[in-house]
Amino acid sequence: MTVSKETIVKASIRILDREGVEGLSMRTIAKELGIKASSLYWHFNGKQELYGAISEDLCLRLKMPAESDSPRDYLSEIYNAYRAMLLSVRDSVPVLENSMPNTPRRLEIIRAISAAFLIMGVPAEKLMTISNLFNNYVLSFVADECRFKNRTAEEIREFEKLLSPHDKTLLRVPDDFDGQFLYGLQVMFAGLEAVGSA
Amino acid sequence: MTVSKETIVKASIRILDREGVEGLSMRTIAKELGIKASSLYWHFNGKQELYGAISEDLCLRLKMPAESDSPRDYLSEIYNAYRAMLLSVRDSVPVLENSMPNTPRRLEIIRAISAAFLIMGVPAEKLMTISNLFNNYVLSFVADECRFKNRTAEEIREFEKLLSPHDKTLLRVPDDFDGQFLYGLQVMFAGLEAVGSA
DNA sequence: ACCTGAACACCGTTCAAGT
DNA sequence: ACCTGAACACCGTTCAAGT
Repeated sequence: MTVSKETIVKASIRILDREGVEGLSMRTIAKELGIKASSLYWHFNGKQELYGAISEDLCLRLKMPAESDSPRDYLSEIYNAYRAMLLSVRDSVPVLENSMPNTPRRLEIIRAISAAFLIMGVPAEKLMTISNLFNNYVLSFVADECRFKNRTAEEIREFEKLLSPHDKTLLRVPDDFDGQFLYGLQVMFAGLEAVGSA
Repeated sequence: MTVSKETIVKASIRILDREGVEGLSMRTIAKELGIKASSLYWHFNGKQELYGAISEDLCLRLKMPAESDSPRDYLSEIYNAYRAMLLSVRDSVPVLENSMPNTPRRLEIIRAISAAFLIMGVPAEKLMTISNLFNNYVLSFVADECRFKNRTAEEIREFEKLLSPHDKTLLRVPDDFDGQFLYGLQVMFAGLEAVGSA
């Protein structure tokens, strides 16, 4: 049996889940497939292109919500599905961040989001800024969420040593990530409405 | 003459400005200083710690604004100074992103920002989420800004080939980054006020 | 069409040894 | 106190050669 773009991407995602992005190298991917690293270059032009294919595969798992009367509800559902997808594969965030959204599914998602923001009244010249704002929010939130969840007890102690008692009440990390995520979205949507109607 | 943490950090920033983060390795830093890579480990425990020191140095350049009656104005000034600082050194964003904010200046900035958000009425349990939201906004905005500014003509053509005419009007990249940056801040502040007073 | 072998030019890090 | 030499265990990528 011979490998394909498909099997390479699936093998990459298995490694990602098992060892994280640090463990994802052309050599480990090849080993997972029983071939040599140099063979991968027949299928992909480089690591960047492979990252693009992995990202596309991840985005295909993102269940797009049914159309809705309310663009805000529609967008909320997309971003919740987006976060769920990111949380479902270890270190998906750095992979997404290091690839270009130039594949069909990713363009489809961008189009759907853009259309919804336009309906919400976001002016065309602000569209890019707003969709980047929301997109970066989701990516950064999940990145932070994973960082916090994976802190070792050692790291926590190390960090808390630097904080005054007053700091600690200030910098408390909330544990209801779902609620915090929704709150951030709410703030941004409310801001959009407030500024749009000004 | 012998090197010090100080001179190592300065040399690193020179390399960053000249070659970007891709060109910043323990070996290139050592070469810049006329020593060997292994010597750097006497001064820093590893690359992560060096990144922390570079980030601290960058944050020391950030001119903190004078106290203000309006926490919103105060925060706006901080975030504008933050962006200006990030733009002043090539690839500062990935360095900041890959280091922990556990140094004096960075903690000072976090405290000042937290205090201002509290005065604005952000509830304590949302503080972390909100300050992360704003912090990630600035980092991501500047990262995107630099990506756009450094696109080669080749890359632009390559990407535009994939877009329909309709897409192009949608995904137009605005060129007034200052205005777009302010707009995003405005949206988030407005959202904070709207949600806070709800 | 698909894969290998061998090489190139790099990485971060460790550690005994030097001065 | 500060630095070197040499090694270890890796990277991404290229390309002539194999089947």
